[in-house]
Amino acid sequence: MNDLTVSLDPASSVPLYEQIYQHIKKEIQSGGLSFGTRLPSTRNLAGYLQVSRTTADMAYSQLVSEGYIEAVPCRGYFVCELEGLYCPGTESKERHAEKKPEEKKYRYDFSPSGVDLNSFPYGAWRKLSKNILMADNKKIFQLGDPQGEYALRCSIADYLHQARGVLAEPEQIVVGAGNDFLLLLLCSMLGTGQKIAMESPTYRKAYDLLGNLSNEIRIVEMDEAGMRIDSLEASGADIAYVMPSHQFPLGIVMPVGRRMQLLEWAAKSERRFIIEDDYDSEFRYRGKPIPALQGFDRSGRVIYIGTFSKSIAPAIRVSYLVLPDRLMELYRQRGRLISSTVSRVDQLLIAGFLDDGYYERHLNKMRAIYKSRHDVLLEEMRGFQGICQISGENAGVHILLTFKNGMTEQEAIARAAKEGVRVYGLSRYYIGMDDRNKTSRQSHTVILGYANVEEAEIRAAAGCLRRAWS
Amino acid sequence: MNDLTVSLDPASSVPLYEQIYQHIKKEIQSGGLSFGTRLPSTRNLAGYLQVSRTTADMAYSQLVSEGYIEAVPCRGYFVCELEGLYCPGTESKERHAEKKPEEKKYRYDFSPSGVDLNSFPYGAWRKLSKNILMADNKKIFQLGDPQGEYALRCSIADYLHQARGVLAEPEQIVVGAGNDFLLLLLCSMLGTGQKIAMESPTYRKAYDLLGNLSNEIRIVEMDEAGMRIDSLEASGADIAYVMPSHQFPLGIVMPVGRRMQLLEWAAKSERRFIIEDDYDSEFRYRGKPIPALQGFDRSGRVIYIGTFSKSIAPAIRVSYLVLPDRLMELYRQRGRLISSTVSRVDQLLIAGFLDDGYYERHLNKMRAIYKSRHDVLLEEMRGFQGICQISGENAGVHILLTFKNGMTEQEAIARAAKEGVRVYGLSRYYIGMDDRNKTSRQSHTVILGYANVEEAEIRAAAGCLRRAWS
DNA sequence: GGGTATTTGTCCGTATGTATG
DNA sequence: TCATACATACGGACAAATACC
Repeated sequence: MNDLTVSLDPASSVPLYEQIYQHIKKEIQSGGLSFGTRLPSTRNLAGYLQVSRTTADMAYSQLVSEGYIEAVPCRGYFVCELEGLYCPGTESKERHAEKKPEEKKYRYDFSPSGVDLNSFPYGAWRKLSKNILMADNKKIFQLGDPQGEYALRCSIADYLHQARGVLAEPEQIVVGAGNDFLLLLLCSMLGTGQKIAMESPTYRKAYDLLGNLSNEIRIVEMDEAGMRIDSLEASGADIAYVMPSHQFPLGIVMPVGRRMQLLEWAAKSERRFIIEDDYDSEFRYRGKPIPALQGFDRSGRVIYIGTFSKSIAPAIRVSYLVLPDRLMELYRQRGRLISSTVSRVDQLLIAGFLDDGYYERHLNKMRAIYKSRHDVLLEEMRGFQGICQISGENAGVHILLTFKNGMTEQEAIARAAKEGVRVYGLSRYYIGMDDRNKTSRQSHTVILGYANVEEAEIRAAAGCLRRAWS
Repeated sequence: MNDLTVSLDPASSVPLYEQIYQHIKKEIQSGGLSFGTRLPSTRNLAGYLQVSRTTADMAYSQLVSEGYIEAVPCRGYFVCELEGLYCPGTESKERHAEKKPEEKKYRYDFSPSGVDLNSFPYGAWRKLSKNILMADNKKIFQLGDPQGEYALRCSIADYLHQARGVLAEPEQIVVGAGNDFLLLLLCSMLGTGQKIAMESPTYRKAYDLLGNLSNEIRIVEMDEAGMRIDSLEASGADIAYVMPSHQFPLGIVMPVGRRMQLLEWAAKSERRFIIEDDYDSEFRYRGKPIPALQGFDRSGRVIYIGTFSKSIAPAIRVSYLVLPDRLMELYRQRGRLISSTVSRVDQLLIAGFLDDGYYERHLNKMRAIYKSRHDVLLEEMRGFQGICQISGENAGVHILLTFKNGMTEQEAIARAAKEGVRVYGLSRYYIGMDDRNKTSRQSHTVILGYANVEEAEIRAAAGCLRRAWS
């Protein structure tokens, strides 16, 4: 495809198809597109420009009718000869001062927090939003339930039951604006000074958050099955923060045996609870999905926390807690003091998104996309097997590379950066100051998140990384 | 060919390709089509179903994109493994029983937290919402600034400067999902165990919230000018929670002299801060609006908190803090850990609402409406001057009636209820257990909020109240 | 066993119906 | 009513795999 980097302005008064038409006409007149050149198909152009095919059609038809291009059925559109065409001088219009896009230092960015938004069902989202704003106006602008819209809680309960094996009544579910807020809410319910066990490395934000809220964080050792129970027991903690489905950042999936031990630990004291952060559970590529810890819990010790930020879009600030019965009284006393932090419109929107099957489709679609990228990345990384080891590749949207040739994390990052590829170090996720933790893994491992890197980009980036690291 | 005896309905509103897609998906989920099975070619299927090949194509590509089947060029479509796919049960989803809306026992409800939504500019809101969802899709679904969209903070800064005399740079403003959340955030920033001075009566929710967050609440005496400085000084508190523009529920407007004393108090120690809840400041009916306390603050001790919940609609969960410089460092360390709790769509929506002048128009409209109701209510209440005294009538959207004839709050409420009118007692807003506070005012005063009662209703309700209380 | 006809996924331009303002 | 834009549906052209003579 040629230089069809049209910058369309949907808000402009000049129609979309006109903008496209003008741009291509100029390209042809200036010689950027020469005789015989095949233009992108209407489908391609529409997909690339994020407009309807008809819009691309209209632009092309206008060019056809003016003799700039020719339509060959089943083959494509081709640029005509300009002979005899009246081409008014392309007055050298001064380009407006180009908005400086923040300089992209990196060609490829393997951010572990990336999310692909190209496949987001914008149309469905708009439609749902519109429908909600059209009907029931009065109601949705009145204050809603602090716990969240009942309809949404029902939808979440159904989803969690079917997809995650979580047993939850809508009455146990608390909807809130993001995991961060829900953790804050939880802490304000449980009171300060809790002794919370966390793994290292772990989800840094949760650590900073929980730690800042006057809790005592006890770092617990982990092995290949996740948090070690003996170390947990020894830590004296009452609350264990874990990610059994897919530990971040190591990607460990806690096996069933360890899960049972963890639940046994919790059942030993009235004060003990498990915070199950079901981060990234939606995406796994091997074997059957393991139901959430919460589904095995018989003694009401698991506080389940899930979010739509990763599975729908980061800006969707909707997360949910599933509280065990024994915490519901506490929630009613303290938690309900805080009015719902999610607008009713958004809540009903997501309820509709779930109920109408859009979420199912979107999840499966994203899983397919991420799996392709996952497979491509693993295939490309196979070339590195001599110098590094791959781990965390069974689930989630990132993998870990641990260098066996002594290359440090910083060096790997720096060398990749020189080739235009951004990778991330593992060490930033280690918590606590314990120097014994400075293992080789910590200082020789990088993270590659592939959620927002397309397959072709992955292949290209892999080439860069080969140059960088060999 | 398997059991693909689809019965297509060309007249249905659901598209042909969708019908085919749904049917095959169910067939795969139920096991009727198992892993590896080859599906009929698009031509065969199209011929069999008497539809175009493109239609069959579209059905198949959707199944491919969601990972149900795989396309092998020149060979056919094959069913994939279902592992990891989210397949909601095909069984008819048991709808959770909808919660019964509580029956309306009252003909007229003078709720102090009422808001009139009849004049809400639904059209403008929809239009803004649509425009935001149309343009810039990719951007607004990415994670935004934890502090809030810069555009919105600018809009708020402008508004606060012009309307409230608040001096704030956008950098000092923190946007969050409701006052409750912002108070929670503030507490988590300041740390637990703060000694906070509050008035009695006060905004109950703030008391419960601050009290539950392991703070020590010191109850401070008040006079007709609001919080008494000597009592505040004696309380030993470091933080004073006040509502200078319009104290809830008493409706006291703090005069300038007292404001200065309050600021002087705060300036005496590095640890002291004032939380200025500018609740209801938008609505006042007599005299010039007094600028916010924050505008007089020269020593950076005022934490200003405002909201759109009251002035736009209760379900609009958007509030904002204006932090003094000395707290910004603390915010950057701790507060920014929590991602924005308001969706970017909503933030940009409100920014547009402010920038395009809708907010100004809406405020003026509502002020006019509320003032009419206020005047009507006062006029009607003149008939009660023998038995009760009116107060708090200079601002806000409620007034207080204190009975001089010995009638207790409970009795007044009960007698009004018998006539179908709901009024509210003042005593619920008194905090602390101090029996000396059980003054006559406390136990003989009712609140009448008129925001959500139309003029005609006010007149009618006044008649009922006359019958009830005479 | 090698050439040819057929089948297949894929891509193409096109036409029509339908919301929206 | 008209312009714009999108969703749906149609049938032909092509290259590669496959089946058949």
